Amino acid sequence: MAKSGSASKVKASGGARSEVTRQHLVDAAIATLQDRGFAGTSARAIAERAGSNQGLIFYHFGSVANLLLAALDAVSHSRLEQYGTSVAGTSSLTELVDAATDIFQTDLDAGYLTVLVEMIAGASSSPGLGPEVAARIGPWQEFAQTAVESSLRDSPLAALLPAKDVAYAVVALYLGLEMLSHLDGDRGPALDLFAHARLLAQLIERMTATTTAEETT
Amino acid sequence: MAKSGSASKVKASGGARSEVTRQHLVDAAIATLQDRGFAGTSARAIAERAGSNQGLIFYHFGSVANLLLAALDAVSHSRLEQYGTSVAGTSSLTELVDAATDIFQTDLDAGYLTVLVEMIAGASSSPGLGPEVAARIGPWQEFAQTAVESSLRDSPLAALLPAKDVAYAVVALYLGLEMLSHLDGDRGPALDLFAHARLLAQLIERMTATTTAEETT
DNA sequence: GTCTATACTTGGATAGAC
DNA sequence: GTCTATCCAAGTATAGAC
Repeated sequence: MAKSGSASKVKASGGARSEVTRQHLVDAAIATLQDRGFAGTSARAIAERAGSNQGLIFYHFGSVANLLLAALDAVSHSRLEQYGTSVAGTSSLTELVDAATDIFQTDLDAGYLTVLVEMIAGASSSPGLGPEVAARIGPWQEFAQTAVESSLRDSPLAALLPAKDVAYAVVALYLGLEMLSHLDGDRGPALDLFAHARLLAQLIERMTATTTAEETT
Repeated sequence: MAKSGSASKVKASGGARSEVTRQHLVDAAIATLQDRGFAGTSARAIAERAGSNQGLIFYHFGSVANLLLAALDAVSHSRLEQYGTSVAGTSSLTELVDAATDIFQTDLDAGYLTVLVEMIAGASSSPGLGPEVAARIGPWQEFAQTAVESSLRDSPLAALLPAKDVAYAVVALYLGLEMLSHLDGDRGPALDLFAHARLLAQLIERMTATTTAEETT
């Protein structure tokens, strides 16, 4: 349905030029959420960073809220994709914790989690934003659940701790650690925690091995 | 009793009338943070709820940010006091989890944690707000650390998990659970988690008892 | 179709009324 | 000392220019 040469993309505003502008605005929205927070991410603040006129936000996205959701989409997709490849290479609980540590460090340093936290906390400020944000956080919980399931599959803990509940806690912890680390400007305590989680993972694996050995005896 | 002579009090403490107005504004700020979020908590929104003129906020508190900090102070003090009495009555890990469950449920239903989350997330929007908020979250971590220490004192887990790190995680988890529950409008998953934590606490206590018995044999 | 200039609303803060 | 009327900056959104 490409009309003329310039209109090959799917969006209502379909030109290549439009796509570039949209991308600039999304990038600027992410950056602004990261260092000004939700309340500081106004159309003017975003546009200034993008080097665009603020009116473009309403032309391309209809509202600031829609642009912010597009920004959340971009971060969410890009991170979940990365998570998938990182976790695919793990086969034990300890390796999963190692992968999670790397992921968390990157998320923290690059401010990806900040975008999530600001959007979740900011959702209550804007009518109708809540469900939209929730729909974009859902995949994070699904991903966490899958990762937890495959790592606890052979563990006796699986009976005691449903993967869904553990995944919910993992995502909550992730968000909470971002909040505290960001607030203090110190990622040290959070990383210490991952180090301890690794030790705990090793302990659990040893216990599991022992249990299995006893059962097969 | 409207005015006893010409009021002789200074601005900050003021007369009884001033104190009433301040309290109304603090209460309204808390309520507004809870259902409009940080970004929606403007001087006008607060004043409307308090039944006051918005200029009063600047007269009594100097700025909206200062009023919000006073609101955070009020919530923080009142909750930590409650936590203290609740946890004082516990002597085992299981009882601690029970107390935490009650506390969490109240926090969630009454929106106390919402105030914390909104202030933490909103802190990045306002220059200089971060350290002020951090100073008011610190006591929460100290409280959590004390509670964790007294409950893990006799446990072999204490060597593996420093109370400070566990407390950091507990506070982070608390905040994260509030965010997710609030976003979904469903506290069910979070409460399920507490139920599982209780089972885990019982398991740990049984393991600890066994270990102790073996050691004394 | 894409973008800019402009309209109108809301927000923070204060000068001045009581 | 306490509160209100008013000011101006910043916000969203659109009408109209290119």
